[in-house]
Amino acid sequence: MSTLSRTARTKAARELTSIFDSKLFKALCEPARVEIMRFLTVEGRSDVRTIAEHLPQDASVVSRHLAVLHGAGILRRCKEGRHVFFEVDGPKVVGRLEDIVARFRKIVPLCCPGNEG
Amino acid sequence: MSTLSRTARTKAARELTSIFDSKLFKALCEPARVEIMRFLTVEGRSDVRTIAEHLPQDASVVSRHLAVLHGAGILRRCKEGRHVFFEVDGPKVVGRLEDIVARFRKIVPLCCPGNEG
DNA sequence: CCTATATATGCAGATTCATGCATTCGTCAA
DNA sequence: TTGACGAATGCATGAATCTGCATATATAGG
Repeated sequence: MSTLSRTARTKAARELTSIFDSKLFKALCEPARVEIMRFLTVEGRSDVRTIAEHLPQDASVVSRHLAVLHGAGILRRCKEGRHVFFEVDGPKVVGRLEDIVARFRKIVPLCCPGNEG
Repeated sequence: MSTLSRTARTKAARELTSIFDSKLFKALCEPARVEIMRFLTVEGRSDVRTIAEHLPQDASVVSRHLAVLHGAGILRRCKEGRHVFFEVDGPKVVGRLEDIVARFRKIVPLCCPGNEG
């Protein structure tokens, strides 16, 4: 391991931290939130109350989870009168995931030499 | 929303749950574990003690985190005598992430029609 | 204005899980 | 076999957060 490649690896490691310390992953690793995404996938655009009626959690809890998912850029939010509608922002999530894969792929040759194939 | 496309969405939703309820995401959303990955990226293949010496946590804690990362298929594990060495299984992680993106991409047209562009 | 409904927020209890210490297990060297 | 070292596990503590209830905020309708 030369000094030069070590510098490259250190840079790659910072990149890795920024990839995985994102709000995206934190939002997706909670089962209750994935359940909300599942519901929105089946039923499409829905308001808070409708979502909560089909899940075991209280509406206030669902409201918080929706805020987390929206804050992570996973859901679109649209307020109409008293109702707030949410829907999965599929293209955005795909884009974020593609970016993560692309960045991580660049790190592989550095983090695990002789482990590429 | 026809009955037919609803069936497709329900199937897609199950797929979505299996994608995001994986051990992979749970393993990656803990900062201490990402730190371990960062260390392994910089230093390469290392044993438990060496990793723990460079992190704030106790060796026992690091050992547990390594077990979680290994259980999630992120790290390779290799026992040599009294030492247990770990390294990032980069290609495997890339493959898993690519699979996630590919499967999620198929769901997008179903979960958010009119939201593709 | 007042009331009802939809959502968000303050708060406290419950749960999950990371953490450290002590101990145990496994392996190497005398 | 004994002693030493590396790693893993049992256990208790603490921090983070999920959860539900009560309340507050916002908006529509009378």
